[in-house]
Amino acid sequence: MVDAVVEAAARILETRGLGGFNTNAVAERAGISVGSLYQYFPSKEAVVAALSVRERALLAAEVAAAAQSAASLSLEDALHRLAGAAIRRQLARPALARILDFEEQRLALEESDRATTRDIAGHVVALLRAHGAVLTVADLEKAAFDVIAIARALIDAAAGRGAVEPTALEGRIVRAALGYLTGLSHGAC
Amino acid sequence: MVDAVVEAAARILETRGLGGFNTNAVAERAGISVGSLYQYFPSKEAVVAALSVRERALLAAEVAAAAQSAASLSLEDALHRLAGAAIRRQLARPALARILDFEEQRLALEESDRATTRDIAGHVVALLRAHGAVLTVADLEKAAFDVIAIARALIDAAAGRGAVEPTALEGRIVRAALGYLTGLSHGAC
DNA sequence: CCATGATGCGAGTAATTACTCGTATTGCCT
DNA sequence: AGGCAATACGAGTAATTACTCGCATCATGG
Repeated sequence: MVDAVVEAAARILETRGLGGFNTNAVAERAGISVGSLYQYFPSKEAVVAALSVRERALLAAEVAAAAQSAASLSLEDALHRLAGAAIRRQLARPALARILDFEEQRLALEESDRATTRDIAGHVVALLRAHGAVLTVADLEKAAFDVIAIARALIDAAAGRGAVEPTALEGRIVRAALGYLTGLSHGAC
Repeated sequence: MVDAVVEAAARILETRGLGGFNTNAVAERAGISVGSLYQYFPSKEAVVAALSVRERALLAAEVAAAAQSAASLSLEDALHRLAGAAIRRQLARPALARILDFEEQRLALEESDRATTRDIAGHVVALLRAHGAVLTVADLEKAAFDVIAIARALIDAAAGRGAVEPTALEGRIVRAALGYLTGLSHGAC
């Protein structure tokens, strides 16, 4: 029931956007009444928050698996795995990902959600620490968040252009991330 | 009068966000009546669109100046100029920039606005063409949009973290952009 | 000082919508 | 079957808000 509402919310956000998102529409889409919806969620915001948690958890799982499989790889190969995970997730429902990225900042995030965010960043930080020798950045946490932001931006841009070739997109993300992480501020190669 | 409304809209968006943005609040903030507002703008959306045009034109001007001054520089130095321009603009009103980035996609953009967007990208494309020899990317237009997306993402991320050191941020953007533009897909340096 | 057109005003209207609550239905235990 | 608690229902309510329109005010020319 909760799941049905959350999925209905996702569909409404995808098709009608933030402006067309309302609880009546969500309840109808979920095949239940508004009254029932409010038995499971205290407010409209809570529905969006639950959806945010769900999507973030899916990303965290995919990233965790990628990090696991990338433990003994080079930095570049490891970044490829992570980029692939992010692409699979964000490209599965690009419109939804974009809206949630925008809203998440404003939502009163529960601790559980914030912990998931830390989880995702934590995997990236661990990977960076493992390859610390080749990095030209000092603050690994900041670098992790920035790399995630770069990946999101490039996936968004690709999705906005239409048809996406995931392998090429993966390469673009890795190149940008490697430049960020290992590039020299001033000087040739 | 038009300018007062547009600036009031900017302030409301910054302080109350998309959800708290309504024409009554904008009119009050602008020091005029709702009726007067609707003499100058046909709809609420038109106010946001006008604001979007204004902000985009400011960015275009700054980018044009930067591109001008970077005409004879190396790719890296030219990217520094462009990044600096983007940072000055987007960091001046980060919350506003973020909201407009999100809304612009959805807005029925007038031709004038779309032309400005093409202008900005055009400057980047021209710069890339001038340094085509060192690039490892083929599609310059796509690359330009992607580099812009990277810059936006890193500026947003920095703004979200709080206090920003513009010079360091500029360096991060340039490193990521250079990696994207000149990095090799597989292989060391 | 008046006439007239343009500009400004803001209470009002109709539509939307988050959320409630009294009633109906269901499922379970004896 | 009967009683009862839990769940589901959806019409209704109060608040918000995009936009209108009849009136007031102002500016200009004679």
